[in-house]
Amino acid sequence: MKTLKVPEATIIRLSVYSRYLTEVDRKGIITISSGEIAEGVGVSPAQVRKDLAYFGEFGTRGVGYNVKDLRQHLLKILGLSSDWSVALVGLGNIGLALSSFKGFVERGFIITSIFDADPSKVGTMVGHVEVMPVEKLVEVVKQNCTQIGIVAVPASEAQEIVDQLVKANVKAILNFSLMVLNVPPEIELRNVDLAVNLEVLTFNVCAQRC
Amino acid sequence: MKTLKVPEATIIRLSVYSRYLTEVDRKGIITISSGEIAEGVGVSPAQVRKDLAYFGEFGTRGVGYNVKDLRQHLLKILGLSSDWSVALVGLGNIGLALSSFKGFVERGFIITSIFDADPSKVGTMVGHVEVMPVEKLVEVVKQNCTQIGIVAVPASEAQEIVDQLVKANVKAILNFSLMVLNVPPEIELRNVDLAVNLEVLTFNVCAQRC
DNA sequence: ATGTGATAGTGCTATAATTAACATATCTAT
DNA sequence: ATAGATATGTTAATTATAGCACTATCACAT
Repeated sequence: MKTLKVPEATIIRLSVYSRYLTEVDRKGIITISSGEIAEGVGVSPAQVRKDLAYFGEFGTRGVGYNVKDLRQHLLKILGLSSDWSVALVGLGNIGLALSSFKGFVERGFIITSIFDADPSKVGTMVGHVEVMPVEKLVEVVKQNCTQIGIVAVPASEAQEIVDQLVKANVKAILNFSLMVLNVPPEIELRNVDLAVNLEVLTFNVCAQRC
Repeated sequence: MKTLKVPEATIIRLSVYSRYLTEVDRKGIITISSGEIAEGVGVSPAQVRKDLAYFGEFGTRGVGYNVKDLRQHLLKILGLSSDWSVALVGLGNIGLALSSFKGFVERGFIITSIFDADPSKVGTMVGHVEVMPVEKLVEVVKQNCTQIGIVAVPASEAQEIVDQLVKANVKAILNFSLMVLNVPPEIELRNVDLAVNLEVLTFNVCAQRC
């Protein structure tokens, strides 16, 4: 790959741009400028152009960007040109919410298997997917060639589950448990920490006053 | 406050440190070094010390940090020395998951009111809280002196809800909707974008191969 | 054709954040 | 007491990120 290193912040913004463009495209708008994108998503125009520049030239000077084109390019860059098979582990509150989260399907993330340790949940249907026991995780995930695992189990079980996912050859893991996890370096891992988000807020609220 | 500007990344890490210390404290460990904290949460020891240095001197040279002490300090810094009243708006999948999320209560975030537009949900109980119609939002949130609002409604309604929350004098808003929201500058706003997290993963997975 | 306005692309500058290195302080053992 | 080991706090250096200003290019009107 020619792009030596792209900041993660850029990737996050590209994702936001692409979703914004989906919205703009739906309105039938053909062309858009970096300034308009910037306005729409709350960043600076220079930032938009800089982010895009990591990956090539997508616009025409004096004009702007073709909405459909740029959107397609961004989706391609983000690896969203085809669907992804996702395995969801843990059907507690968070897991259940994620299982029916529209935002995933819209972007091509298809939950193809769901696992839970609780025998009373095993066998029930969530959408079109039957909940399976965690013992079957490695087998099923391998069989489906699932590349992404979502971990939404209690902290105490998280590492165990992650090890299983790695054994099942997933490439990436999204972790909702409040646990620091160890994975081989070639596996992509991201942690989503809901409480931390609130705590950044409380810190800032306090900082304003103090 | 003497600390001119603290990076947000530092705040996030402080939050992680503090939770790790809670865990360590539970094991009865009295003293801990920056290296051990670093090891435990996956950052560098220098980073830990630098982060703490923004707020003062909490350790003793040659020894390390007192676990209980440091934990208390961090909680204080993060504004968690007392509970926060939180209003949850939107009781869809995400809202429901958040309503029973243990991670919030553990850190002192108490959901004191829940609102939804769906009449069939209004009046039902979620834990000890009765779901109320959004029309009552401003009144109830004001009355409770609630300072934090969590928005988990569809994108189309998000701005409307945020405006209501602002009118009800909340200080901070955590937004789960996929919408760019406008708030007055004095209101703290954070967006949690679940799909983006997956997309950072897919980008990285693709980047490895390409 | 040609000039004018608009906007993408890009190199440079400034700012921020992380890493590394070092000096300082504490405890322990002799 | 004092030396040595250890780990903090802090300063310096490196790296990364964002912002700005300039240049090149295109479309359109004259």
